[in-house]
Amino acid sequence: MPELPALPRSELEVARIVWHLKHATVRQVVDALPVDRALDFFTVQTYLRRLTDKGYLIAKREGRTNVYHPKVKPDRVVRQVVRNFLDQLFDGHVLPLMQHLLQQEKLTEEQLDQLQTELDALRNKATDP
Amino acid sequence: MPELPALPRSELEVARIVWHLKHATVRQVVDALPVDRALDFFTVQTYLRRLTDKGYLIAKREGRTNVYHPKVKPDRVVRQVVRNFLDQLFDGHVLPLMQHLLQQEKLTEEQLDQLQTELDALRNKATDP
DNA sequence: ATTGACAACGTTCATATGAACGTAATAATC
DNA sequence: GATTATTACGTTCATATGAACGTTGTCAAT
Repeated sequence: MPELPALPRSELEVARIVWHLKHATVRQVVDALPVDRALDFFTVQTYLRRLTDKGYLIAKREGRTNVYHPKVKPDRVVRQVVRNFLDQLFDGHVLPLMQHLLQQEKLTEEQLDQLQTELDALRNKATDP
Repeated sequence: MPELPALPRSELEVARIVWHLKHATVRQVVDALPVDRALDFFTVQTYLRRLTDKGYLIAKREGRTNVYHPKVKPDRVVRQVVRNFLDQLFDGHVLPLMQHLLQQEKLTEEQLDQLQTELDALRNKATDP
């Protein structure tokens, strides 16, 4: 797994849209941007090109247009970004982040239930393998 | 609460050391850096100055030396950084991040127990106020 | 065949960030 | 008192990033 280059905010933003659409053209990404975050066609084009150069996407030509596809699995990228974040702010320790999230971000009852369910699943898997 | 300026990686790194030491001089920060992450005295000095300019720290002169103190509560900064991160990668949704952490980052039995405890506490608080 | 629209690719440009230096002031040592 | 060490403060400098343009090529409609 060759270390992937850094993925700055704006590029990540665009990459996530491609992931969400499975694959996309420049225009499709532009159209999928939130209204409060309009970006120029050229700008999106630039970010897609950079993502391609960095190895995150591949461009498949269809007629006169490039269609950008994920090259590395989104999940892997997400994992790496989360890892970086953990290192930056919590010395890589997961628990403090979880605790912070539990305390600071107010979860609804349903969300807490949801968490409980997943926690149960994990703990069962841990005790009887 | 006046919006605080962005806090880039390196500055955050230095800020965290100051927080950890409660307050610190340039030299103390330099000495507190991890061995695998040595920074020049001048560099640390620059970051501390920038942090001060941005309003994160205040410099109190003691003799010939500046002692840098936190100006905004670390907790508040952490909260904002986490929020930003959530927005960038999970559209601001906490649950998906929690789920990701549960799945991808392997927690020990003890850590799971710890989480369970805190989750219980929260749910009790939610049901009987 | 000509015109017009859209897109690819290479380029540009300002600001932010990582990293460090030079000089002047101040303190400590000889 | 002269010299050396240490620091603050202003400056610098390269690269990264956010954002966009110009030119050229390609397709589609006249």
